Amino acid sequence: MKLTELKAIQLAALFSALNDASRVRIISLLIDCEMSVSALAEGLKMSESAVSHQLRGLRQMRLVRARKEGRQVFYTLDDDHVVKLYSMGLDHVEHG
Amino acid sequence: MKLTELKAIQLAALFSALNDASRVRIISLLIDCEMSVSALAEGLKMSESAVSHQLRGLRQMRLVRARKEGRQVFYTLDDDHVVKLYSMGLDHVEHG
DNA sequence: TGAATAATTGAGCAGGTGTTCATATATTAT
DNA sequence: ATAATATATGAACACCTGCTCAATTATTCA
Repeated sequence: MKLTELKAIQLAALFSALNDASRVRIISLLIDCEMSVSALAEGLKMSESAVSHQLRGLRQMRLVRARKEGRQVFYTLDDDHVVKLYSMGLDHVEHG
Repeated sequence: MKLTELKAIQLAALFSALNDASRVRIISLLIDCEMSVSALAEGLKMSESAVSHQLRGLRQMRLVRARKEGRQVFYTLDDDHVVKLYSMGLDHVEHG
């Protein structure tokens, strides 16, 4: 299966969305429900700044969508395709 | 879906296997057929050293298997699960 | 044996990534 | 207005990655 360099880069970028444990955990929490930055930070035991930085990246990749309500910002998954990748990957890790 | 830190790390590691354009292209070639290091290097227009370094990583992740024949080493995919991830990702990149 | 070929390996380096820390912005409450 | 809260942002830093280059190993051929 020959692959153009462009598609290889796009494919690599897609998988890069899930190649960090912090991002994987963020995605895993957002699968269940919408969450604010501070709720994510608490659930993941990460600083709000670190979470915010990661969310920024996920936002730029269009994997996550932000909804502002008062001074909180709630995040949800924007791309269900990534959830499928996540599930397939988890399945592989769990029953190998 | 709560995720332990260990599983998050394992999941991230799995996706890290495909988060680089060179590796994606290596996988894409190996989907079709077994290939030697030099054939891969030529097909990808990469140095044999660079290809070999990447293959080492893929080997350590058990995604690729080596078979020695004379002074050549032929590589094949060892893990069909990764092919599924690859295909699903490619599908996403190609049609929406 | 020595030369040539195929692949591997280690060092070194440039570029990228994820965190912390400090600061800035936006919104709400007093 | 000021203070407090929620998030975002930029700089700095440590760590990781993927490449090149040089050297090494293993195999074949003359």
